[in-house]
Order: sequence, then C-alpha cells, then structure tokens
Amino acid sequence: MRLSHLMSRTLRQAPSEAETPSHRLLLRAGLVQQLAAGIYSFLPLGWRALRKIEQIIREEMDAAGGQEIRMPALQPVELWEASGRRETYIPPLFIVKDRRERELALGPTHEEVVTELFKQQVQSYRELPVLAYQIQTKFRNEIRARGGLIRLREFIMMDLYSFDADWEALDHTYDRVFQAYVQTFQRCGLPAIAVHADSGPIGGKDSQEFMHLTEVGEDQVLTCERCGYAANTEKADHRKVTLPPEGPLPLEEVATPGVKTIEDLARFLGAPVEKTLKAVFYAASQPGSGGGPEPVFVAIRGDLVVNETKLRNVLGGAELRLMDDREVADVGLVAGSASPIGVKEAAKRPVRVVADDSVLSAPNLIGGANKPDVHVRNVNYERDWRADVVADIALAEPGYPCPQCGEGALSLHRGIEVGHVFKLGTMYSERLGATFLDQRGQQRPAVMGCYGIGLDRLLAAVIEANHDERGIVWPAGVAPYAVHLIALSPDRAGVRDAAERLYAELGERGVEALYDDREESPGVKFADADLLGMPLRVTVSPRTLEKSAVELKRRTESETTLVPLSEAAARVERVVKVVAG
RNA sequence: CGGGGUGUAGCUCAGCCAGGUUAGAGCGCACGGUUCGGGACCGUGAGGUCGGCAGUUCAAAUCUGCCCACCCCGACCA
Repeated sequence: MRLSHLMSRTLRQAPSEAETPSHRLLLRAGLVQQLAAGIYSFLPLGWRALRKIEQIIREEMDAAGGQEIRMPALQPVELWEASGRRETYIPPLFIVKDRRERELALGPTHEEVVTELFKQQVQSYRELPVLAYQIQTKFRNEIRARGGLIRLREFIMMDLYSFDADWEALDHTYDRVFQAYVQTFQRCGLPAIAVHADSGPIGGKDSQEFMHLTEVGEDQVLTCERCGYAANTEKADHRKVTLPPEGPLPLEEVATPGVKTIEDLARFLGAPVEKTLKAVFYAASQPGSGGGPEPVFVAIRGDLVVNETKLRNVLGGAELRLMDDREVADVGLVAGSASPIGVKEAAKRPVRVVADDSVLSAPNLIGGANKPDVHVRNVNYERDWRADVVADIALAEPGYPCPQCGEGALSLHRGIEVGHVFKLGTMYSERLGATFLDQRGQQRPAVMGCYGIGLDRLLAAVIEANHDERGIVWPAGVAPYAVHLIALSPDRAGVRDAAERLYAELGERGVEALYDDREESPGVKFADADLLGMPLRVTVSPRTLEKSAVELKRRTESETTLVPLSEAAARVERVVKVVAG
C-alpha cells in the first residue's frame, strides 16, 4: 500500500477525549475513527491488524477442533423469552421492530441461537463433542462505553460453543479450548494470565477470564506470587483468619451510646474488630419477577467486607443494593445496632438471613441488640441464632492470605479481560430442548461450554502491551504490514526508481509492505514509521544509494544495517521471516 | 441511572468571568519557492451554523433556561 493514497492520516496530537495509551495510539496512527460513543469505524491499517488477529484466532480454534459457522445478528425475542433471558439479560437488549411490529434483538451473544442449531443438527452422542464458533459483530446496550476499543456497544467477538455428552467430557473440551486461548494470546504478542472468574447464577462449574494486566484495565485481579493463584476480585477467596476457640459465655447486654459503626464499637469496648459481628442490610430484587425487593440481613465477622457478587450468587442472581437507614427502620430493625438474634421476630416483614462462614468458628462475638445504643456480648452462632444460608460471601482484599497456598499474600492488579472461558452446563440445553441420544437410547441435555474473545478489545490490549513513547511496536503476527518502506528525497538520485523497484519486488515475493512514497521531509517519514510501528523499516535514500544499498531497521531496535541494493528484497524477505518467528 | 467534566476550523487550544468592529493562534490542508537522515523554512490562500433551540439585550461565542453530544468515576461484560 502506498502511504500517499492511504485513507487515513496520522495525528501529531491525539484528540483530547483519548486518555489511555491504546486509545491515543489507535487515533494517532489512524487505525480507527469514532462514530458515536462505543461505535468505531476501522480504517485500512486498523482493519488489517484486526484481520490478522481474526486469522490467528481462526487457526487456533480450528486446530482445537472448532468448526466455523455464522449465526444471525438479528434474533427473534421469542428465543430469549424461551431461555428466560429476555428480562434478566444485562445490559438490556437492543430491540428493533420489523414492519409487522415483530420484535427482534440485536444479538449480544449467541447461546440461544447456537442451542437451536444444535437441536436440529445433532442427535447422537456419536457426533459429540461439537465445537462451533463464529467471528461476528455483537451489539450490547452498554451502560457506558469507555476507553476507546476497550468497551464498545458494537464489537467483534469470537464466540465458541461446545456440546458434550457429560461433565467429564466437557472438562476435556474446556482444557482444549483453554490451551487454544493460551496459544492465541501468545501469537498476538499479548501477555495474558488466566484468572478464576465469577460464573454467575447459572452455576457453571468453572469459569476463567484471560486478563492482560495493566494499569488501564477496568477489572481488578488478586494474585498470589507464591503459588500463582489468580482471581477476579468478584470471585477471589482468601484464607480466613480463624479465632482461637473459646467456651461460649452467657449473653450480656452493654450500653453503647452513640456507637454505630464496627470501628466505633471495637474502640468503645476495647475489642478487636474480628470479635465483632457486622450486620449489613440489602434490598434484593429478582430480575424479571415483578415483586418488590426483599430485605436481606447479612451477618459477617466485623473485620470482613461483603462481596456483593458472591452474595448475589447465593441469592440466585438477585439485584442488590444497600438499604438506607429509613428502609431498615421500615422493616423494623435498628441500623447501627442490628442483631441476627431474633431478627425474624423483630422484623415487620419476612427477612432472609445470610451469614458468612466466618461467623461459624468465631465465638463470643459482640453484636447488635436490635435496640438503639445497646449491643450484646458473647453472641454465638447456633446457640443464639441461625441463618437461612451460610456461605463464603467475604470480599478478598490485598494483603489477605492466599486461599490456595495459605502462605502468600494476595496483591491487587488491574487488567483488561480479553477472553472468557466458561463451563455452562445444561441450562440452555434444558430450557431450549437441546438433547441427544446416549448409548442407551436415552434423551439427555448436552453439557455446554462457551468461550469468547473480544477482537477489538484484544487489539487495544495488544497496543497497550506493545508501544513506546514514539508509537506502536506491532508484534509480527498482528502488524498490518511486515515492512514499512521509506523513500527519502524521492526526487533525487534515482531514489524513487530504486524504491519503486524494491516495492514491486517485495510484492512479488509476497512480503506485505507499506510504502511511504509521499513528498515529506525525513523527520516526518521516520516519525510516522515509528508511530505506525511496523516490525521492519526499510529506507532508500540518496545516502544509501551512494553505497548501492538500502537500510534496514527493526522497530524494536535502534541499530540499522545496510544491505546491498541487489540483495535487498531477498534480505528483507528473510528478516521478515525471522521476525515472524 | 447518579456524580464530575468538556463542546469555538480536520487536530490541539485561546477568546467567555467584566456582551460591542470582518472570531484568533499553532499544527494540518491547497498553491508557489527554498530545503532534504528524525515531526524544516518563507510567502499566498482555503477552511468556522462558536453543539442545538429559546430567552434577555440596541447588540450574544460571551449572560439565562432547556435540550443534545462526547469524556471520566461507580453497577455490567469480550
């Protein structure tokens, strides 16, 4: 491609709305142009890079046994009603109407559609496993688009769906796709780690996200350097400090005038925070069930914080929000001095009680009394109160002991989620009737997995991970072009002729080259070459031609080498192959 | 949706608080000339519904109100 006719321009200054490095470089290098919030056009260079990524993914998914298909972006909403997600899917679907007022959803994901496909196309266990994938535009009515290509409302996703006969077979398929993901990110030049992720209320067995760790990521990840444990903060566990066992002491009310918070309480009574019992009130609404919110009383040891994702899962996917003091009072309880003891009797409405498992082994805690300015000493689980649900609902925080090895301390990082692999199970196959006949002729629902990679976001992450102060430093596998050919002072000393010949010869050899044939000063051309970031720069100038040579320079290095003009194309081809690995 | 911020030329911004001739600068773009290995220089020129609508006023980029768009922070996700 000739730079003189390329349908994009480089920008010396990035538009002010761009803050993250990848966003700034995407705009400065002329890879994309924004049309609206979270909606972008791809310009030639950006599109080529995206297609390189697409091809890597395609090759890896094929190698893992995937079959490429193509499903519609327009989906009848009836299908979403059948799966039960019409109302529960967040963010809400983009809905359009056809001329007969029939509602169609712009597909944000394709579990429903692929399950329909399976239903008709696959009947026997002998055909399993089936791994079907597509690379296609998705539409999500995101609450907020952000970070350039990091969070889009229209984006390209590779989504693969697997169907197995049982959970054990799914485990194997999952591992296979997992490995394909590892390979994919490696080939894209993106450092990425797999972290444990929330699998949501669907209750799948495993779910992992692939994260590129970077300051500008929007996800938070806790890792243990000692054993390698890594988890999204919404999923992360930690080894809870247990308190020394004590015999239960009798309940004892104490006056605590003006004490509202756990910190106040611990200070007032001279007790450590972990000897207190914290009460938190949530209003839980089941999405899609028209009823009002249900009050939930959450009890957790005073030193711990509630992880709302875990709590939501325990409550079957309810939407949660903290109740304010007035709402707490309306239920008949006392904020700041609430007690799990007799809470159900004290409340005016039915209250669900959820306890973190930290309270089980914590004897003689100090809790509320359901009376203002009074607390109770020596609260013991089981003897004094019981919860409807006991589960781990604690938030893991940096510095806490690792749940896996127990020795390392968790540390916090930010990351961009570039991929997600997920053991779905049989929810969709059961609801939509995607069954197969097993060896004994029994109808059974397929055990599904789903796996996604956001291509646009991956492209942004690749730039995030591969740039310097001058511009992009494309990994060879993703670079729009392998070579950036520059003709300096093209009107002098046969430079244009030499450059044209080299450009043509590279084309004949199948070397992808971007050719800067513009009438620009050397400074501009070099600066643009650095900004655009192709792996190999080839310069033809009066100075090199004096020596009957051209100059080669890798984007990752500062040294240049001269190679004879006569061998230039062959040498460039060879270097390109070396760079590509 | 709540909180914060920004809208003036293709990009970066000044002008607005204290309303008053043809609304400015740098970069970019066009033409001519000089340069030519790290974003050169000189000259000429094109390019603007000052986000939109309404209001106040003799007069609005500037003051007031409403609306819109975009960015950032929180809940969702690839």
